[in-house]
Amino acid sequence: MVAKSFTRKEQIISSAQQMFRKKGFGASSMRELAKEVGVEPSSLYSHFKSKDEILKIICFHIADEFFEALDPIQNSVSSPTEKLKRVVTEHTNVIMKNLDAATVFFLEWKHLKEPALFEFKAMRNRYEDGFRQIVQEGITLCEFKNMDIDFTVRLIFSVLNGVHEWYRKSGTVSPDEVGDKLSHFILEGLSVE
Amino acid sequence: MVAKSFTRKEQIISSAQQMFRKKGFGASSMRELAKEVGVEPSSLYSHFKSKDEILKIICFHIADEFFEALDPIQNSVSSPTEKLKRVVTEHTNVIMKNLDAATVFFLEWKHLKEPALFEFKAMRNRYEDGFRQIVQEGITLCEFKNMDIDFTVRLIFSVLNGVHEWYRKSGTVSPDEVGDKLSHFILEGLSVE
DNA sequence: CCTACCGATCGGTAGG
DNA sequence: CCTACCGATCGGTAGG
Repeated sequence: MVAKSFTRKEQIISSAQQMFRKKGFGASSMRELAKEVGVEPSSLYSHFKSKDEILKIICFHIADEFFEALDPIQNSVSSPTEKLKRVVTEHTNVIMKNLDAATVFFLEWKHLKEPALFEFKAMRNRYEDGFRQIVQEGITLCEFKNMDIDFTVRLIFSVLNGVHEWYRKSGTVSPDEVGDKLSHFILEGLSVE
Repeated sequence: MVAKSFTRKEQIISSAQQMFRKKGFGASSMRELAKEVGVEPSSLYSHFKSKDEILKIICFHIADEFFEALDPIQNSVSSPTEKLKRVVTEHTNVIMKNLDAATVFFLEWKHLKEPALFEFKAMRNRYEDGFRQIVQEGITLCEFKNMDIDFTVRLIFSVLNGVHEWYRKSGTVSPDEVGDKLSHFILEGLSVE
């Protein structure tokens, strides 16, 4: 087994993900980030133009991962129920595999500066559209209850995106189980029968 | 109808709630807050000892509201299903009636300084215990599926606490409807049958 | 990747 | 509630 070697740039991003998650973007400083990495503060600027650029890279990397998970499912021929199960599992896997970055994605995106902020919102909207399509299809085929689609998708995302708040890698539940349980809750709820 | 008059202290807290929500605690400055209120920055310190104290007041005020909603339900004699419906409605009402403050509560509590931070976590845990009791009771009485209690409560809170992210006072859904729909989703899920 | 440094802004205090 | 001000820290740049 060959040990993976990290470039300095990757080291900085990795440390930034941890720090932005733990302290928030606004309360994180380039000086402290530099100390964490083991270089002088000004050296960070030979890898990144600004603090904002680091946030941008983190957020858009996670966005890419979400789309890579969604795309093949959208283009598949399964039933809406099957599609939903798969996309729930894949989406939560992205979160669980990138806990630091995903948490930054969910909590710190609003600090993105303006060209990036607009682009971010547009991407997020496109992603949510994928979920809306699946829900719409499920309603049309009478697999899902006839609820308001926007509302339904918001509830689904509440459940999915809450994962970053409670999931710990050391926990007793395996990542595979988490996806199954979330799907089951979303589809069947809490009540018996 | 008599117009409600606000003390300066209340004005400051109200502005702080909006600002902390919009920009985050770390990116909000006392200078900007003072400008918003219409006083000199140093004048804020005759009402509050520190920026941290303002955050503390906001977070613990909302915590009080949540407990005031939970207590009478916990001590009532309804079925677990009824209790859950009521607590879901009350909890989401607290969020919807205090959108700015509730958002700060959910997103910025981690910036509380240490004696307050510890106290905050303890309160939150007590509150979650109330939910755990209801779920436990529901499982015992065979009204709820026999799922892991901690996991179930986390999913419930994911749905409830997601409300602050999408609810807008200008929306088409009335606050009363929101509670009903959330309860229904939590209890019955998305699937038909 | 470092040394040296910039102007701006921060939370907060003294004293009235 | 204001004037005046503190030391600390911020993101970032010049130049090598």
